[in-house]
Amino acid sequence: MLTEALRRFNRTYTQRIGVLDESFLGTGRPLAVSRLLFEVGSTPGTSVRGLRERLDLDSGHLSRLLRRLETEGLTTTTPDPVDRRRRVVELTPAGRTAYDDLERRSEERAAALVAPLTARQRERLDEALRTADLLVRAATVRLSEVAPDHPSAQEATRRYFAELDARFPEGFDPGGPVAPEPGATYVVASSDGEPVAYGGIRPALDDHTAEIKRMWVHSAWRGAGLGARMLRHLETLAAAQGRRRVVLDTNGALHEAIAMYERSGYRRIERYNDNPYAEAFFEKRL
Amino acid sequence: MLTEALRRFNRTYTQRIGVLDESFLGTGRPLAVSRLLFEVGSTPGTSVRGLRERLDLDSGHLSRLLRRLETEGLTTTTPDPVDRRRRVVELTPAGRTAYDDLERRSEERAAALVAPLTARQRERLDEALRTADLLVRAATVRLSEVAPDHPSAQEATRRYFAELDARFPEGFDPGGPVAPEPGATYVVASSDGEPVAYGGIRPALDDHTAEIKRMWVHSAWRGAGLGARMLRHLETLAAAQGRRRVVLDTNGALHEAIAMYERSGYRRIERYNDNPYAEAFFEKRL
DNA sequence: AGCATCCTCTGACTGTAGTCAGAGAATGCT
DNA sequence: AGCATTCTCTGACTACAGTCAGAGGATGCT
Repeated sequence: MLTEALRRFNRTYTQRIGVLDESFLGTGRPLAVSRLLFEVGSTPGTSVRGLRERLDLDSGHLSRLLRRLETEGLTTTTPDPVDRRRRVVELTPAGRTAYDDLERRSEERAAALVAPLTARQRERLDEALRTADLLVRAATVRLSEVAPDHPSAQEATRRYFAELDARFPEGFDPGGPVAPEPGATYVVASSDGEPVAYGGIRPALDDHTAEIKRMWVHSAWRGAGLGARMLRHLETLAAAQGRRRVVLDTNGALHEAIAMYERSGYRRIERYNDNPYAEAFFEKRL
Repeated sequence: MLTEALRRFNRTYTQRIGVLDESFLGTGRPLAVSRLLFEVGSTPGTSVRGLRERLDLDSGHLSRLLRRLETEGLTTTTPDPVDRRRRVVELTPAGRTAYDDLERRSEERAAALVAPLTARQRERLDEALRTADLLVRAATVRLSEVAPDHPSAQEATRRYFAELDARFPEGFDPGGPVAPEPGATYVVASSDGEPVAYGGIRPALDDHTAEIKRMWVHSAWRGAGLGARMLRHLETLAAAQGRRRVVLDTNGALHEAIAMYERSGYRRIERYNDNPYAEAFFEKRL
């Protein structure tokens, strides 16, 4: 039973590995302050707001923690020239030293933990942790509808076009700014604020058909089932809009995508548009 | 790099799974109190001392947490009839209900976390977590020298003899209480207070030789490299005592043990004692 | 029987984490 | 230009976690 394995591991974790956080102790700083220092050090040029979101802290609490780092001479906080309400946090040289110290402690702690294992065991552990990491991250991805001009959507679209350009033998040119599509709905899957998958539907052909557009999965996240999940999500949305059929087009170079459509119950159909990049056409009845 | 995978997972964990602990929140009780309730519920008849060790709490702190559970009517604390300095903590019926509630919350949380995964992905995650769990537990096993009459040593010896009796075609009879062995050193590997591997060395044959005795690994822990690790540890101890050679005898039925000795650089030698159960004899130069 | 030790508990603290309300500056919108 | 909104910060708290010293009963050892 998976939940049992998860809960058992949770226990092992808090007793054994969780102690990794303890590497942040013994620095004379409270845990929260160390965590903040670590976060500032690993995301240079971050704003107070960004920190608040990533660490999920109360604004007053965070402000005080920042003041503490500042009086220790580890960080500087200056107004963001772009939007002077925001303030940007940076490490001072002393802060960099303190950050490196945290890095070192964390690394040493991790190394000490696995030191008793043989080379073979380390490989197995490495493999197991990477798998668990990917799957847990994939499970906790959040799907949300976004406007096409939302920063995440823009970023995802940019990456999608770049991928097409790299993979099509003839390259890909979106041909100028993307025209607004009335009635279209776009969905972005994000993890830690980063877009990791994207896709949308728009009305097409007739009143009971929707077309799936711009299906994209971040290259580091392939094999985690995100594509299929996004597809299911879009189908549900289309059904909720009263569509009884979805169609899509794609390029022959995108083998995994085509395989995924087939696994997900899509059937090949005849060309239904004049998209010069499209070579394969699919439909699915909902 | 394993430490990288470990540290990355650590991050994912604290942000995602770590939230399992949050299932203990929303009960109107502080986290520490819930954790204590959970511990009391999962180890019936435990003493205050046992709780203190397992949860690694200050005695004053723990005492106050226990008082809190008691005034809530969830536990009773009564003197241990065997040793009236100790006190034994038990759940009341109301406490059992509260414990079941924690169990349910924890289970629901775990189920919700993995809900977005497909069956195939769940299997992979299950497998990965079990592997990681075994290896992390194996890595954090603690080796310590013990007197042969130490409870852990007794328990390990009992299990060792039981195993021999089960595996030898002719059975095994230790022949009365074990005689004290002058100069012998025994080591127990324990995890969560349970013995998981055992072994010892004693002077033998001549001044520069030690004999390895009673090598045992808990059946649930085989394949985690504990035997080889115990062996290395014993060899180091022998070398520190000025021995230049270790010898050991074993029975032909113990295939994995024999394979391990060979992998660890042991060579077969002639019979060097009259142990009726021994069929194979090994030595290793240190 | 006497003394060291063990076990649990209370008292008296300190520091950390986190919440909530609201002030004041900067910005966006119409 | 005016007004709502955003962002960060301070003040004022509350609860929680954890430490240390020491009291007092129970036990083990010789």
